[in-house]
Amino acid sequence: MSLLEQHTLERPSSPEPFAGVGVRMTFARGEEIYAQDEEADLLYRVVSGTVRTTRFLSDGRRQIGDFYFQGDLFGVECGDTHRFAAEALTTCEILVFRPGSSIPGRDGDARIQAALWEATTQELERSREHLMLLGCHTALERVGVFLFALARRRGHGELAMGRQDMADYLGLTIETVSRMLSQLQADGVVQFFGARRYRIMRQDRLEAWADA
Amino acid sequence: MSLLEQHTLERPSSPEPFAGVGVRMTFARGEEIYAQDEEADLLYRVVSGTVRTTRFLSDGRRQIGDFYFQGDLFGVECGDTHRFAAEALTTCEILVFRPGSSIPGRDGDARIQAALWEATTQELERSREHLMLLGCHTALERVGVFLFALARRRGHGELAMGRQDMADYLGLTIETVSRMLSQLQADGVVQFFGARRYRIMRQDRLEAWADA
DNA sequence: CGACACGTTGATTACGCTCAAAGATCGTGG
DNA sequence: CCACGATCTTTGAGCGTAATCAACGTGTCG
Repeated sequence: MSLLEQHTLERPSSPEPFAGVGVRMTFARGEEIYAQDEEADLLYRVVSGTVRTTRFLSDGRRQIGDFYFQGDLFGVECGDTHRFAAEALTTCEILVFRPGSSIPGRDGDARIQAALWEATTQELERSREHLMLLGCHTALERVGVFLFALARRRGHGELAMGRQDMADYLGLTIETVSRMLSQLQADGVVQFFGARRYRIMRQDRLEAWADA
Repeated sequence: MSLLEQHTLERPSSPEPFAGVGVRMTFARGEEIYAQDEEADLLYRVVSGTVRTTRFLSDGRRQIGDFYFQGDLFGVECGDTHRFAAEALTTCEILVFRPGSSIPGRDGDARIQAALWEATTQELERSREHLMLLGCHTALERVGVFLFALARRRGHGELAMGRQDMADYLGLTIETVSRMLSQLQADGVVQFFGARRYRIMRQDRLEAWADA
């Protein structure tokens, strides 16, 4: 595996089900962790940093599948290739391991199986939430709910991604994202400090959009 | 469980990993199998008929999560409630069972665990494909790719769902779906026989839209 | 045959995209 | 330390795609 040779290798030291499992690797900002259509025989866990998964259409349109933060597992596929590529959004430490016999239904480490199951159903849930956003919501709602969900998931209001990544996640253009951010701020729903730090001011409204 | 009392109960007779598991129930067209926000402690398998999962926003907007056909497992959730409701699109026979100890990572029937894992990763994959459709495609492409994917999945060109269901799956209105269907036919991409039977005429074009 | 749900088509509107340019922000080197 | 350039973000003007509102077909079943 040539990837393994290009990167810093360290013995893993993370706690919990992943102690002693896999290899820790460091990826620079913008670097590819795995490519679209690459063989999917490994699993990945974010030790630090932020990861995005992306898929390109041949004409250049891009969709972001999801963002992954500290502790998240990613790289789970149905078939034998990755439908989305994974890239380091910031400098990342990633724990890479072979699922091998840990796929549910076979025998293997039960704690890893359980973690994998948990990660997969959570991802399915986020994917469905993402679907609601794209299928039923206006541009303003998409941006607002995105900020809200992210703040809730991370515990703070700091965007690890730029406008283009938000746009490609939300099925909008950067201009529209920017306009909606301005409008949300003008409406007093959020307050921004610079382009990437923000604070939710009217949680009630955003919750109503996300839907109770 | 009141549901069980309202329906025909039969001893299951399906083959494979589900032999001898759960209870078979019949649902009429339009009937609810489980409700949005209902407790999620059961799993479901389509024996015959077609099922859709739907979620409503409080203002009436609706998103269809997915359609399920013969042999498909559905009802898998991350938390303890169903985020989407499930409804019989046609008359359906559904095998209902308690996952109980069959959740991966615990011990239980390994064949059911494997089937559950398979179903969940497949659903995740379809969900990501659905996301691509909503995030990156025009109305014409959405409708075209939908027809193509459905024909490929089912092995024939018959729509189990009406225009409203297609629209709510694709994030469009029924009028737009109807117009796009007319245009696809005018362009010679598909041919319709009545409102629900069709034939793909230009697979190459649809594959290009779905993306190679 | 008539009634009702479902589907199609037309006219107009509006939301988000495109094209364009100006304004921030950040890293780099003089 | 500030100037410079590159990149990212915001804002504006005009356009196009899909939504809305409305009317007209079509198919299905009592």
